[in-house]
Amino acid sequence: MSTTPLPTTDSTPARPDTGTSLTPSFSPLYRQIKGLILNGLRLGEWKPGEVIPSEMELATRFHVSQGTVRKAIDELAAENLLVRRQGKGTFVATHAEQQVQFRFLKLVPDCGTPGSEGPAQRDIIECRRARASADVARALALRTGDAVLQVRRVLSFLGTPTIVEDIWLPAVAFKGLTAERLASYQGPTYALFETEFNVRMVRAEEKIRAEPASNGREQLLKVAPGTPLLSVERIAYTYKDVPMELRRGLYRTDTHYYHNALS
Amino acid sequence: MSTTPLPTTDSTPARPDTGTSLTPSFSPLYRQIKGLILNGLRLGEWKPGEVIPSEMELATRFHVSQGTVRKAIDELAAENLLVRRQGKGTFVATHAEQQVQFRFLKLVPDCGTPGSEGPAQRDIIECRRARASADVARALALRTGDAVLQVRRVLSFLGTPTIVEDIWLPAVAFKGLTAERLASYQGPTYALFETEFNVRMVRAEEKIRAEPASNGREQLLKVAPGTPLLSVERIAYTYKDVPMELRRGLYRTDTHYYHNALS
DNA sequence: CAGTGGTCTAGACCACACT
DNA sequence: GTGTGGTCTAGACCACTGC
Repeated sequence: MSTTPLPTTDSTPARPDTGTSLTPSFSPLYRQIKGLILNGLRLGEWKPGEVIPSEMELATRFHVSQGTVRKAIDELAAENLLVRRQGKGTFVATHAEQQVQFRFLKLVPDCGTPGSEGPAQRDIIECRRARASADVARALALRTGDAVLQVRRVLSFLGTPTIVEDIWLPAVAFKGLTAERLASYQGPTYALFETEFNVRMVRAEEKIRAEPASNGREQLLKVAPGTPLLSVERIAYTYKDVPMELRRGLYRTDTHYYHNALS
Repeated sequence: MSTTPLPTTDSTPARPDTGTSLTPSFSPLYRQIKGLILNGLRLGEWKPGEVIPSEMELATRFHVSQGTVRKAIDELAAENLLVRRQGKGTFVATHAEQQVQFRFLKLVPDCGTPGSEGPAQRDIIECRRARASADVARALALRTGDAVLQVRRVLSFLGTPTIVEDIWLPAVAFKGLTAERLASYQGPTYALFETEFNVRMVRAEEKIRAEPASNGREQLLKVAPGTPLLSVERIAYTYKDVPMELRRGLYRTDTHYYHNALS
């Protein structure tokens, strides 16, 4: 437990205004509490995998009832930022120690379940500093020419190269990332980002297309040129919707498929 | 308001057992209430677009507090089965009268927003009775050879044919569906299923691959043979996870992309 | 105005995990 | 046993809708 509470810690949240302002129109107490907890997460008061204070403790700290804290945590848990465990406490979500090894990878084998093929073999093709092109800069909310790290790697399942992807990261936030570091780390890349660079990916958006293999990708994936591949462009965001990664992947879909649940 | 309450209506839910049974281990009251409401939806006590009784009314009907009903409705709303509207009531979700025309269609134009291209032009290529093949039967939980309806259609945006899809439906549930009926109906196909056949699609799963245009699909989409296309196989479910539709679509992704949000 | 969902509280009790 | 989250209740009040 932190003995030096943050400035946000003991602030008494303002009671919701009576709706005289027009634009936000109304902001319930529990949303303000949610914001305060979010700040704690963003500022690293509690790190991925750690417990946050109990509901009662947060309630007295914020001068609200337990039920209000509960509703705030409910929303954060629904967004996968927190994980509740009955009898133990509420924990900051993490990409490590998750039952699902790749939370954001929706490619599953035709036969078997996600992960039934064992851990993917990852080969780092390259990892170098570069300057952001116009579209990379736009995706990462940088300016054209800003320093970025560019990684290319191949993922193989059961010995078959299945995914080749290029990853762009803002160099400022990922100083010291090397191919060796990437290759030697066991576990999800996003878990490495958490522990080594204090960057937690919270959500992502993907744009999916079909495109023919070309530009040397066909060799990396060992398919004929022109073979249709899934093109998956992903932008991953940290807290507060800050984009921190651009990823362009090409997936073979002859033995795997991209799975999506609609509701 | 129904003057003839269903059998489920006035049943007093059993208090949660103390966990002596092992497998379900525990079933909180609000989940039982959720089940009762779900039954009402499934049995058509309230139809898509209609209001359901107020929280207070349901609370007295089920002999629980308003808060318990509220939590049950919360979950149903989170699953998009119900829609809450402050000051008006809680409504059964519907595919018609939705701001989003195609809730399950994740294909969006490169330029503009979903729906910015106006309504899609739909051309029914064919609609005929057939016998379920082995894989169609498995997807629809039928037996091989059972009667199904098979529809093929093309969707065009701004005059460009973009999607060709084959749809399989259990013939028993969709008696009387014809190409004319499909062609003349304005609005989402799933809305037609609701009003005409009392089938409400609640969720769906998609398997996505990249594959080359062939088998005459290239002519329907006006692309060269071998052009990579997105292959989207969808199974749509009604209440209680009953599969009611198999859909195999091929999407052109030169001017559109499949959008997916991960969290 | 009355009726609806939405918020907030306070308190009781239960299920679960650790010790 | 103690502490955690999870459930259930009852009541007060607020915000929105429509009469």
